[in-house]
Order: sequence, then structure tokens, then C-alpha cells
Amino acid sequence: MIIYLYDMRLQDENKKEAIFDATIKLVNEVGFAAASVAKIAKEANVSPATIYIYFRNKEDLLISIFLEINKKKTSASMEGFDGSSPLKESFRKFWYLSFKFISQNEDLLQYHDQFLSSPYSELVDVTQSVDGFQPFLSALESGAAEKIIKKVDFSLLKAFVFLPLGTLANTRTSGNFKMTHQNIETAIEMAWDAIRLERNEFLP
Amino acid sequence: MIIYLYDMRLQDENKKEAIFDATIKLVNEVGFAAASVAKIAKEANVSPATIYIYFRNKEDLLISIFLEINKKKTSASMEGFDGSSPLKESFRKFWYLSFKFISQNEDLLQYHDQFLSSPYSELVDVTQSVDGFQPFLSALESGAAEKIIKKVDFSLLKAFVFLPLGTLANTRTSGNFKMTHQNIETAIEMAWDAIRLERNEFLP
Amino acid sequence: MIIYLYDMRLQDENKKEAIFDATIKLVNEVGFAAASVAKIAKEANVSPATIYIYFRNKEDLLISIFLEINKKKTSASMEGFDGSSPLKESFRKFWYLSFKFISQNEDLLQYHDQFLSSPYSELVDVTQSVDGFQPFLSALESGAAEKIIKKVDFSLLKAFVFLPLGTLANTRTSGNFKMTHQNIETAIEMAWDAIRLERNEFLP
Amino acid sequence: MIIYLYDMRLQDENKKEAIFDATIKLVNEVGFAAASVAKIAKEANVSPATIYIYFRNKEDLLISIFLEINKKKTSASMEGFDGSSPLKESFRKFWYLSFKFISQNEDLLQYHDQFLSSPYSELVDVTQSVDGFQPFLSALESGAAEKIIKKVDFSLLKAFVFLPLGTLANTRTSGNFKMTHQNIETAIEMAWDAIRLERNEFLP
DNA sequence: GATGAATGAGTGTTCATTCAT
DNA sequence: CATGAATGAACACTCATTCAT
Repeated sequence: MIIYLYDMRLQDENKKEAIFDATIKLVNEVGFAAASVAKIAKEANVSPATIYIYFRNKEDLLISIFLEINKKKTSASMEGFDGSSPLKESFRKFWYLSFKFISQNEDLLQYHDQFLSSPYSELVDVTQSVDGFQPFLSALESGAAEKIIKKVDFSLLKAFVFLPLGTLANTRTSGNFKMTHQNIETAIEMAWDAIRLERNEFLP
Repeated sequence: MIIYLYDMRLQDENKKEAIFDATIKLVNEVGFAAASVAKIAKEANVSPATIYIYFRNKEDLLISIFLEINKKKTSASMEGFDGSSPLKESFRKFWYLSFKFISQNEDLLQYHDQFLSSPYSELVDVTQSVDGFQPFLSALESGAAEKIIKKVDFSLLKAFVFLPLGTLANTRTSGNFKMTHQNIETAIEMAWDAIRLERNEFLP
Repeated sequence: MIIYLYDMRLQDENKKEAIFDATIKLVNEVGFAAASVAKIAKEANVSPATIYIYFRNKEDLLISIFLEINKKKTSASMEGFDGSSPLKESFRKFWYLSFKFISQNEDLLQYHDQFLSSPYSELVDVTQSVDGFQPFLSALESGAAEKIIKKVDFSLLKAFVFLPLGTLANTRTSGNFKMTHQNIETAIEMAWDAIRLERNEFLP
Repeated sequence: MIIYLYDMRLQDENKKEAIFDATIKLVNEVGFAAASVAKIAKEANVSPATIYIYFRNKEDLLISIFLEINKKKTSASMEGFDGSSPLKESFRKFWYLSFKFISQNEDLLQYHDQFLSSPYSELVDVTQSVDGFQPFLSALESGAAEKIIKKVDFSLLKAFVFLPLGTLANTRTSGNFKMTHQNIETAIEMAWDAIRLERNEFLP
């Protein structure tokens, strides 16, 4: 017989977290396809049936984790964002915070990446998962209006700003890229060069 | 009635191609994990056992397809590459040919992308799959030596030159990006801006 | 309606036993190779997947059954063994009990025999499966030391004492041998004659 | 184009023999169940289809081999059998020749044994496979009539005379039994003691 | 809430055999 | 005669999910 001293809700959260952690670990280790419910359950030290108490099905579990990671990542890279700062400064800060979060949460990012390239990604409303970046996107739009940066399709922005960030940070896909201070500076510069509008500052 | 013009091999190639096509179609439709051998066989109008005549196992099938796509893609984008041309011109041509190939073979590229982000990708020697690009990479290196472009880690190059190419071309990941002439020009410009070394041409 | 008298374990044991029985029946009917997991499951009125709850794999199932039969057989033929009795008496009793057990459990013995001549037998530590006979073997050794029986290699002992027992009892291999009282007596006598040391009791 | 210089029949016999040898080798190595037609074909350097030219099906192949081995073994152990010799002498000679054949053809015997304990054995008329021993069996019968040996059921004879022979000779089942001259002598003596009728030669 | 047992449908792969050439 | 290609059926085993307790 088990005695719950404090609060049942606590226990629940522990279980849910255990399932989260186990799933992330397993997916990173063996990939999405091979991360079966049974294995996740074993890794989390719960019964397979227990997982179905917290999540409707496997899909729900995997998506929930993705969304949570996404939320964490977004709020981390948008922390203290100030729309009134100069765009370049905001840009640099965004990359910096992103790199920092990524390097401190490699496992989460690896899951995030794998999820996006799995068929499960189609079940998530991607636009929604981008919501948190809205202030930054607005600033970029303003920058385009002010001719600071190029006026480009959102896909191009993603391709040259957000995407490289993800891959560079993922050790699995970036091979021997070392996140040194110098490399980070270069990466930020490259991204900025890609989007900024060149102006000859010596002409009137 | 079938007429064998030359020899039996003719029929074989047809079957192998049917299996290739069926696999690519299925993987693009339902993803890597859900593309079972049985389903592939049905799609190719072939017995599951037949697949094992042409490929050692599922892994071998998937990798073979990837390598073939890779070869096609590489030779398409490197066609007529001339190391003595100005770097920017080579660069532009490379992107142009790549975009052209990609837009004409969306299904192949979608497979290619999915493969790279699947666990199967670890079974392929990636360096080898990049061999065909060597002349272009050498030109980039020379460009760095001549201070035309930034001297950067290969991972950074990949992240800002090759990766955006892939994603922009893949309709699944690039959403509503339309490959208009204008968009392509912009993309090429962005990529070049990312890597080029800025020089004030008005100073001595 | 099922009534659970004590606890769930009851039902489990029934299932496990059903699987055991089905396996033995099937192996005896169609042989080891043709006794597939699917067929066993159907015979036991169980899903194939259920078998994997009780046994790690087919090998584990087959070996488990063998070991259980072996245990039963050993303890049956060694029942009430008394090392201080005259060797011939022990010998006769051993054969008698063996014959009795065998004749009452023909199916188990048939499985046992087939297992030993299947490739699976190599996965079992044979010496361990003989452990239960140790007191009898010791008695035989003492008998050899006392020049009551021949001092022979263990393999010879097996070939003339334990092996004939098995085959005679197995209806599949022994054809029309009827286990009449007379036949049993003769068999025991033959086995004893084979191993005993002849002494002319009339010479000094 | 292949040119047959001498005689087609020769080539055929070579192929058939290659298939025989390959089968025996494979069955001994991996067991009956795992010796598939495809593997046998590869081992024999022929196409699977070729096997079906020489044998109706797999069953036919396996049985044919068994019967051929059986014939060889029988004629070897019955070589120069003389019904007019004293029974014990014939008996000893029979064992001796058997042991000799067995030790010189371990692979054949291993196949023979495995076959007999496989379900295929039921497809062979066992009585027929014993035909060659008939003169020896007759001699044993006469011996029983003359009260030289026990008058026993044929199954008992098999269990104490023919069976031990097989097992002792099979290295797989006999473990560390070494076929030394001494061991062979003992084995023969044990078998003879088992069947002979004891007579006190000192009484009238 | 939590569970181990249970399962039908599915997995990748191999089977013995046939067939057109 | 000889073959490689072809196959439906079967193989051992795992899957996501449900259910009685």
C-alpha cells in the first residue's frame, strides 16, 4: 500500500515528467520510429497503460513534447526582447540567446529537429508554433520597410535566419562544428549579411 | 505478349525502377517509418519477396535510392562547372542549376531531405556523398584565400549555402514559397551576401 | 463467468500451462521445425503475442519446457533413492520408476527426446540437466570401485543404461515394443548384464 | 557456350554429388530446419531450380541422401558376413566394421542420426532400411533358438545393440567418448553381455 | 490513478517451389 | 539441362492500444 504524504498532483507531475524525459531520451537515442510506447514506458518506469492516462495516444505524447520544447525555446530566445532597440542589436541578441539555449539543451533541440522532419510535424499547426516570435518578425518587417534589411518572402527569412541556427546547434547534423565564440560571431554576421540591405555609406 | 529485344535484363531494370519509384512515392506520402516493405511491394505491383532479389534488405533499398538521387542531384548542379570562372559566377550558376533540378524533381528531393533527417542517414558516409561537389568546394576555398569570401568553417558554409537551397526547394518544408525568377534571384543574393567578404570598393 | 478465488496469478498459470501443453502436443505431432509460434498460439487458444509475455522468444519457450520435463522425469525416477541399498536393487528400482513415469507421460518423453536431438539441445547445459541423477551415478561409481559393475566411461554407461530406457519408452522410435511386465524385466536384465562385472562365484 | 567434351552423364553425376555433399555439410552445420534449398544450392554452386531437376522436392532430396547413407553403412558393416561363423564372432565383427565405418564417415553418420530424429524419418519405411541386416538378424534369431542369446523382442535388440552403436559413434551426442581400442572392446563386450544367455559352464 | 496481461494487425525477412528463357 | 527471377505463404517477433482489476 502506498501512502501519498503530500499531494497527488505532485506525483502526477513527476510521472508526466518522467514520461517526457524518457521519450526525449529514447527518441534521441533510437529515432522516432523505434521509440515504441513499451520502451518509453520501461525507460520511464511506468506501465504502458499509464502513458494513456496522461496522453490520448502516442501521437498526442509526441506532439505535446514538441510543443513544450517549442515554447521553452521561443521564450528563451525572445527573453527581454525590446522592439525599440536597433534591429541589428535585436537580431544579434536573438541569435545569441538562441545559441545559448540550444547549447544548454541539446537533447531538447535534437528532439525538436527530428520531430520537424518526421511525418508527425504535419499534425502541428506550424504557424502557431511560430507565434512567440511574432514581435521579432514584426521588427524584421519594419526593418524591411525602413530599408535596413531586404524585403523578402518569409520562407527566405526562415531559410537564412532560423534554419541555419537549428542545424548549427544540432551536433548530429552539424558534424564537427564547434560553438566557439568566434564561430558564433561569424554565424551571426553571415546571417545578418544575408538579410541586410547593402548601402554605400559614403554616398549621400 | 512481351517481346524481349535484347535480353532478360530489360525486364529486371523495369522492376527495379518500379520498386524505386514506389518507394519514393510512399516515403513522400507517409514518411519513412510507415513505408513498409509490404506497402512498397504493393505499390510497385510486386511481391514483397521480389524486393529482396534486388536489395539485400530494406536498409539497402532506402540507401540505394538516396545515393542515386544524390548522384543525380550532384551532377545536375555541377554540370559544366568551370573552376576558372569568377567565383560569383560559378556560385550563381550552381544555385541556378540546383534550383532547376530541384523544381523539376520535387519528389526526389523530398525523399533526399527526409532520408537525411532519418536515422538511416547515419549509415551513409556523408563525406562521400559530397564528393561530387569537390570542385565547387575547392573554388570556395580559393575564394576564401583570395579574400573574396569569408574564411569559414565548412559547417557554416553548409548552413548558409547548401541547406537553404534544400529547404527552399522542398515544398513540404518551405510552405508557400514560390520559386519565381525574382525569388530565386533574391535567394542567390542572400546566400552570396552571407558568405562574401565585404570590401569597400571605393577605397584604395 | 470467471471467479477469481485468490488473485490474478491463477489465470496466468492457466495460460502458461495452455501454452506448454499446446507446444508439446504440436511438437509431437509435426516436429520441432514445423511447430511455429502461430500454430502453437492457435492450439493454445491464445494470441501469438501472448506467448511473448510468458517467454522471451521461441527458444526460451522450448527450452523451458524441456527443463521442466527433465526435472519431473529426474525426480520421478530418483524417488526414494537409497544409496545404502544394494546396487542391483537400486538399479532395478531406477529402471522401474523410469519406465513407470515414461509410460504414464509418453507425450512429455517424446518431446524430451526430440528436443535432445534438435539443434536447440546445444543451448542447454547438458551436465546440469543430469544433476538430479548424481546420487545414482555415485552409486554406480562405487559399484565399479567394488568390482560389482564394469569400470567404464560415462558415455558407455549412458549408451547402455540411460539411452535404451528412453528409446524403449518412446513409442515413436520403439515401434511395436509393448511394455509388458515380462518385457520390462528382460530390459532391466539386459541393461544390468551389460554393465555388471561377471564373476565366477564358484572359484576362490 | 559450354562444350561438353566427354559425356553429359558425367556432368550430371557431378552435379548430383555436389548437391548431396552440400546438403550433408549444411545439415550438419546448421541443422535440418535451417538447411534451406537456397542455401544448399549456393553451397553446391548450382541454381535452386537445378535441385528440382534431380529431386522431386526437398523431401525427396533429404530422403534420397538418407537412403544412400543407409545403404553404404549397411553394406560396410555386413561386409564378408558369414552365417556359418560362431555368433559371437559375427557379432564382434559386425560391431567392429560398424565402428570403423562410422569413424571414417562421421559426417554421413551425423546426417543419418539427425534424419532419424527429424519428422522426415516417418516418411521412410524403416523396416526396409533394415533389410540389409537381415542375415545378421537371422543369425541372432538362430542364436536365440540355440539358447546362446536371450530370446527377446526386436525392439530390445535394437535398443541394446544397434542404438548404442550409433550414439557412441556420433561425436555430437557422445561428448568426450574416445573411440580407443580399449573402449571399443568394452562396448562390444557390454553389448554382448546384454544379449547373451548366461550359462554356468562349470555345471554339467 | 495505475497496472500487467492481452491482443489483432502489422513488421522485415525467408521459405519451397515454379516458370520463361 | 540449367538458370535467375519471381512469388504467396509463412516465419519469429513487435506494435499501439485496451481492459479487468
